[in-house]
Amino acid sequence: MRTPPKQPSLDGTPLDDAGFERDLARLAKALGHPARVRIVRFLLSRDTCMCGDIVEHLPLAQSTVSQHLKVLKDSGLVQGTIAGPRVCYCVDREVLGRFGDLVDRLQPCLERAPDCRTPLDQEEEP
Amino acid sequence: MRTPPKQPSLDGTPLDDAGFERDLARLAKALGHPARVRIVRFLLSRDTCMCGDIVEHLPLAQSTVSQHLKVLKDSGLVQGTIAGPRVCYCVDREVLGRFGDLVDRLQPCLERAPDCRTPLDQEEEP
DNA sequence: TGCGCTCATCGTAGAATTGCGATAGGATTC
DNA sequence: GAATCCTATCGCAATTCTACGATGAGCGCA
Repeated sequence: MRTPPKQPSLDGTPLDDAGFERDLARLAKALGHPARVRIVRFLLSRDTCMCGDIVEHLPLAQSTVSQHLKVLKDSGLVQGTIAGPRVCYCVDREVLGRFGDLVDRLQPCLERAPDCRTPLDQEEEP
Repeated sequence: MRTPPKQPSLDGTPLDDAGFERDLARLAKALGHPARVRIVRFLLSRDTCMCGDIVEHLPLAQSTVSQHLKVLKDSGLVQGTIAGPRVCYCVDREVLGRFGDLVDRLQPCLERAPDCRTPLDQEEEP
């Protein structure tokens, strides 16, 4: 239960419903491919995280891995810093944690908590 | 019916890891569209969950909503039961909980716990 | 300077996704 | 049976995704 009442969205603005859905969908989409989940797990399991290591670890071409890394970078889940001739990739643990929070904010509905009555209802019952 | 993709790639890893990555990616992909996040939230916020309500709630055509529901059904996140002339949709809370667990199993790495040393390392350090 | 290494990007092809209208199927009601 | 309502599916077009090889850009080193 690490869900505070108010949680800023990825860009810092308050989390309205549209923002919630957009952010959750964006991060979920970034993780919506087994290769990208594998990359994230691989990065989390190591401290050294050079692109070459990932390419060796996956049965994919270097260009394909680079493209998956670009998707992860665009989503904010992964950051890449230039280190000489190489690029050191790391998971942005804050963004990953925020993703967990977004999923958790879906979860309270598992208990049918009254919290689940979002403003969506207003649009249905004006 | 379409043939199941059954990705041949990402082999050479223990079945646990491959299953983890496949399941997490599949569920994340299902939630990787704002409309589907919206549908899931809407279903969780109401006890009555007929398809028509969802169509009215979303700015999308009925056929498009039905297609999104099919994606959610295929992922297991949503179940649909025929109720007379209508179909009552509900979120499978167990599957949603499992999704949260899968994300949480990614999270311990936030603390750099030794748990994060998965068998991935063995392939890199023989 | 020139070479080699590392990674990003381009171009391309095939597959998948997204959205819609039109239509078919199934159940209820008259 | 006929009419009606609700939902799934089909067909289509536009877009995006995925994967690859080839090429280019940037850095370090001889």
